Amino acid sequence: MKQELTRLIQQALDSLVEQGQLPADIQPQVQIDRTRDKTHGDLASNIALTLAKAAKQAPRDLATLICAALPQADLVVRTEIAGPGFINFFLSDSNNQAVVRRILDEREAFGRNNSGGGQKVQVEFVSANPTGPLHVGHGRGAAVGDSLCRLLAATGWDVSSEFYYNDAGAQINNLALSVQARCRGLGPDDPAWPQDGYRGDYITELAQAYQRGEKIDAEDQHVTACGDTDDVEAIRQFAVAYLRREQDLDLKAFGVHFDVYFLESSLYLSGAVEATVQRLVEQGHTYQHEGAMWLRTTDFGDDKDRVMRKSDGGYTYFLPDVAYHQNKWQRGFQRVINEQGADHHSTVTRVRAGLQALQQDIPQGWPDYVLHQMVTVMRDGEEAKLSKRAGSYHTLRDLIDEVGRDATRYFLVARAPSSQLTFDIDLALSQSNDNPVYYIQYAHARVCSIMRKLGEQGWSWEAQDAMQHLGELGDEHEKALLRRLDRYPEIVANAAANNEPHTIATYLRELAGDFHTWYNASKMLVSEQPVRDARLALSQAVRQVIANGLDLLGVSAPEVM
RNA sequence: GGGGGUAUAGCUCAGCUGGAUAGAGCACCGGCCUUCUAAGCCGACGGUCGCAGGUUCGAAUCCUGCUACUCCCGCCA
Repeated sequence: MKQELTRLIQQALDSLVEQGQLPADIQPQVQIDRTRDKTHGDLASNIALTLAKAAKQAPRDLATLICAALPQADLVVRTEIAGPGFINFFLSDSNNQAVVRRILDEREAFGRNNSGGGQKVQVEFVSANPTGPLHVGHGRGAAVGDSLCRLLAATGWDVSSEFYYNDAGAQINNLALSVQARCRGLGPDDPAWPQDGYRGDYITELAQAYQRGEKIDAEDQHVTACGDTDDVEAIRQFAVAYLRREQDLDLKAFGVHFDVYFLESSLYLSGAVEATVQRLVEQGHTYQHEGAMWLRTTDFGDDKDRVMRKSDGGYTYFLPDVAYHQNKWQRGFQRVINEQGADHHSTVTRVRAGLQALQQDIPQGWPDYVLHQMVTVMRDGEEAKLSKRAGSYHTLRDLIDEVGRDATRYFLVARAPSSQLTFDIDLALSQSNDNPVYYIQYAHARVCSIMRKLGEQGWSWEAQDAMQHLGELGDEHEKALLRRLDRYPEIVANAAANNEPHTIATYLRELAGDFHTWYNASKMLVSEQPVRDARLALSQAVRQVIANGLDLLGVSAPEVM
């Protein structure tokens, strides 16, 4: 549509140049935008404004000239010059109604595109270490990351979701010691309790399971406890598997799936870390200082150099991070998106710098990062921080159990990741128009309800027949809905291109609003069949788009509420 | 001190990559269920887009400088 109009304007400009009404050396950038206000028509161009100076004419005069020179076209009913010199295009009703046919035709595919062209993309998210249950912050990562995967898949990318974790570092050792202490009947307040041990009640449950000799099957870990309290290594393996399984259950309850679980320890086992060190040394960006080996990350935009090998011979976490991302690159992911909490933002520059130092033609801005800000959980107007089980923070499971999967996912994905999020439990629980999740789902259920009612009335509806009567759609509410539906594919494309799943949530809220308004203003099940057919077609189109959009957010679209 | 993020209605937030009169929801006030689901609708109220400059036909949006809040700044991950 925009292309068509662009072509028309281009032709008009060409003919004006030919007639000498415009200088031959102008370089027009024809831009067509959707209008924000329907009184401005359907589409608008600012071409006269941008060209006014070069053409040495007042914008409105120039707009008049361009309009007069526009070739005839069926889809344009009329044009109008407005404001400082915009050209507004009013498209034909039949053109605007065509979106309904397209939606009912394409169904689940409506809004999808193939801009990814089957290229590989990896989305890494959550990546929680197995030291405890997932908390609300991980939940935000899961909601945003999973929705991103769905968006990318919907736009033609070959998506792989990945969960990276450390199963062998100091934190894990700490975890094993905490479990061992519990096995020995110690509590966090005992003098013999490990320094910085994990204090949550789940450690006790873990210790009991270990002593019972429980068998654990996590997505990527399978361990049977030997029950030996002295065997710290056995405890470590068991604890990792146990907590991974816990997290799996959290993720499953949340409807989030991962294709790959990647262990930090595997980078050591495979020699990847050592190889990365070698490469960095060979490329000459390292130096020794005070017994440690440093990488000159300041050569690549960091504000200070970083230690990569400690004076005790061990590596800092920075190095496996670089090795890990080098591994991603070697796996052929030219696009990688890392979804993380913003408290890790300092690793962004560091990892990119490390990758540049490898000098392996990895693009400078690679990989992409989506960083989400903190989540605060509110209840009764107060911050709800404590979870007894986890010992400190609010767990994702608590939230899902309390407000349900759909509401949890919606609220965690509905805001721009860059803005801090206040999760209002009371709002998420409310079964009223306060609650946007139900507001959107209700619109979907309403359409389903109408269709059920149709049968009860002894009527039927066939898409094919209904398509003949789309001309019946024409009141203001219906036009607003048609406009809104028409935008959906663009919304999806932009959300995927910019890593912004929250825009889908915003859109659905607006679409549902348009629908509810229309529903209250007009009756769908009227006796006059052509009108009824047309309205049901529009309703079905709305239902389809809501279902498609909710799916991108991982939220269900119930038929009955 | 250095860096990231944020600042829009009383509250929670959008704002389609620079467009026309800045939008929703909540809260508050007033209306709408003998008719397809009232988890809904309609109306009213509510703004110096943090402050000051700059860029241009045009700025909430881009640039610079301030201010406030927040996160990070370890040979921890």
